[in-house]
Amino acid sequence: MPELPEVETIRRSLVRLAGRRITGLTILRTDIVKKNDLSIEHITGSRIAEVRRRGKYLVMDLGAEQYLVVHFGMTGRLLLVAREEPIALHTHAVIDLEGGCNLRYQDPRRFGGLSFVRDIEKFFSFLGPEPLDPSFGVREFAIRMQRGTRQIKAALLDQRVVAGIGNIYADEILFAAALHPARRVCELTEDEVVRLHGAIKQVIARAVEYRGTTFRDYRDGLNRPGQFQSRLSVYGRAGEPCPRCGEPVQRIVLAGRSTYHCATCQS
DNA sequence: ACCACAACCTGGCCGC
DNA sequence: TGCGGCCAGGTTGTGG
Repeated sequence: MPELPEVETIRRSLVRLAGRRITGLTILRTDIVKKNDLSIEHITGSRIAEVRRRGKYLVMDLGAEQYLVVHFGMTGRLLLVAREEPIALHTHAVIDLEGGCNLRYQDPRRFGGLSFVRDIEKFFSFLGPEPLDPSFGVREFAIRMQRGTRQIKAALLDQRVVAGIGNIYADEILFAAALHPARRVCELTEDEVVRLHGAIKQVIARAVEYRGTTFRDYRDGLNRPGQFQSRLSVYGRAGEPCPRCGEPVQRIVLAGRSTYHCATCQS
């Protein structure tokens, strides 16, 4: 579910938790714990020093080289609620916070989960650069992205190339760059790579401004939907007119995923 | 080493 | 109303 803009919006909705102490942790379903380098006793009593994000991962710095990392899969939510709130269906973890609030992880499909991590550098070592980081340069992007012969769509979804792009924004980025998603990475011209790099930064930044896309399940930490769904150019718009040329938007399947594009504008 | 594809889950929607 | 089929913001393992 959440891609970079959604996770960034969740992060912003939860920065207020910095400084708050964790007074309890209940795991209701153990299979959502992906990695566990820490003990529950260690986490209980620790203080949230900072709420960060890396790619599609939310990171709570608990101090003393301890981190709680959340990945939302397709349907994960992390909601800040009053302790008295009834436990919703598919709630798999409850974090008690000082002051009477709960942070609750719910995830019907259970593709996401929590990791309790010591070595955060190592944990994220596989990830590509942050697209919104000023150091995200076109040269390094070209080297990572143009390795191999696969289609551009598949390369954009590869978190080792750039961190945080998923199915919605891959399609939006390719539309913005006027590139056909089935093009092979090794055949792109220098000019096209520059265009793609620019489109990544522009589309992701704009989606963050609009607080992400709520297509069906996504909510931020305070249960608020995003606003970017109304600004999508092609994703989910099969048959509707292309905003640039008016020809109907096509849906095809690429890299095993629904892929929306304009066959006239994107080549 | 690379790449395509199935598998992991549950729920919602559509057509019969 | 009920059931089958298809679809879904992601990642990982398998086999070619």
